Amino acid sequence: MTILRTPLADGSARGIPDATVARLPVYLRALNALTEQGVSTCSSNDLAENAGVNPAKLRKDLSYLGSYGTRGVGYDVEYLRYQIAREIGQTQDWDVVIVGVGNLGSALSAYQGFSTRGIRVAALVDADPKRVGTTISGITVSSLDDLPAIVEERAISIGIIATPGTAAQEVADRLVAAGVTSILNFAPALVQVPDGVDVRKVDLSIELQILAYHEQRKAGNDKVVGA
Amino acid sequence: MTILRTPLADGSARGIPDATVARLPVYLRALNALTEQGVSTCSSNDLAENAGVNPAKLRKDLSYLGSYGTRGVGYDVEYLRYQIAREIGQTQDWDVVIVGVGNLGSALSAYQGFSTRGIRVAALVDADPKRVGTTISGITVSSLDDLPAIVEERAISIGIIATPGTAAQEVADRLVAAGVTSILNFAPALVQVPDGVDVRKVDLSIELQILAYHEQRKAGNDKVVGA
DNA sequence: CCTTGTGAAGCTGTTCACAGCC
DNA sequence: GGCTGTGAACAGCTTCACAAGG
Repeated sequence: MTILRTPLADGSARGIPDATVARLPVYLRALNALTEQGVSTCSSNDLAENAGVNPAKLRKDLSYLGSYGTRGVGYDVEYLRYQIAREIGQTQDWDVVIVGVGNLGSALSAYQGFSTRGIRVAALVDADPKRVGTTISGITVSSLDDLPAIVEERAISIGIIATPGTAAQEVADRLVAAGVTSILNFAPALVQVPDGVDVRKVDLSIELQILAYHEQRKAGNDKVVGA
Repeated sequence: MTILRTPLADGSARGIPDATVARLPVYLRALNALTEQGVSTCSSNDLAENAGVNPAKLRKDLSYLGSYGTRGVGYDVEYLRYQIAREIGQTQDWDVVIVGVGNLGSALSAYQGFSTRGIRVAALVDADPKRVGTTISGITVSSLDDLPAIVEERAISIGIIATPGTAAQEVADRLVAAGVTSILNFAPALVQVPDGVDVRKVDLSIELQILAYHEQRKAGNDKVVGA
């Protein structure tokens, strides 16, 4: 649950706020879009608009990385893209393992958006013997028991939990035991992990429940947004 | 992108912070778990532990809804569950429409976690004529052109975008035109909507990119967590 | 005694507004 | 003149610590 901001005990003062880290991939995408449009230089206004954020926030975010812009001119799209990519580790590909190849796990294994963002689904794993050995998105499903071997062999540090909630904790334990140090949890359950392991949670139901809350409020009040 | 906090121009002072709203479904799930364990009363400590939050935060969150606990005793699980459910509109079911029945849309349509949380996938829609008419998870896929009719007939106010990024804005426009006022966007693209429409975004790649950033930092520093 | 409910303090993140530089 | 980079003000969220009350 707690994403630790590594304090960097040594001198190299580099504590990028979590909120900023979460937006850097968005900026990267916006820069890629600009490149495709043939734009080679952009202002913080241009980029902010493409990314859907306030220009001041964008500039502040970028200031945590360094001074990569030119006053009076703006940012060089390609140069900035490279700097952000380097900062968030996108100059290399990251191999991930997906645990659970039900509907969601299968969909994730086929997700096109990963490959263009430096994420490579390197292995699929399932506890169900009936699924082990089948091929999904061109990858043969392995047994959960083979997790340690797979993680070590492919140097995987990121695991995705796409199992039912009841299996989530056990899967998390096994991932950690196998050497995984970052987990993306899609299961609707809380997972406990030791210090040094990051967990992020994506809860599909909760997102909809939040929208439902706002819908209910809209229905309750006549006017929604005061002009 | 901006989730508006409805200001409630009238007297009924009820401005629940966004951060709290996002946690209420988590508390609901924790309460359900406690009920299944046969627990009928719990302290803020018990519940907070089950929900993975700090007890003080839990109490403050609940205080926005009212005073539903008993000092010296704790909370009645069933009573609190009902109060939260009522607050976030979980006493009724919400019909949603999913646009795009590729891998992700199909997986979502089959997702078990929705039904138990008051979300009902009422309709599936796709722009591809080859998919229209097929049946997925027991629902016949309709044409994108039928969206207005479907939304009106089933009184749908929440739509899910599960298309490629390139189609997202057009789909959002059509959803809004059809009368949808809340959108959950899984496409890796920014969508613009008029005031009064809520959009939440779930970006699968970005979650992994954030984890990759932290992984990179761990690899860079020897010690991760200073004891 | 116990646990809730809550002012107050502290922290993180956002926005403003302008100095600095091209 | 224009745009970046940033201190400072602001807003929102979290945590503390304790009064209130069963």
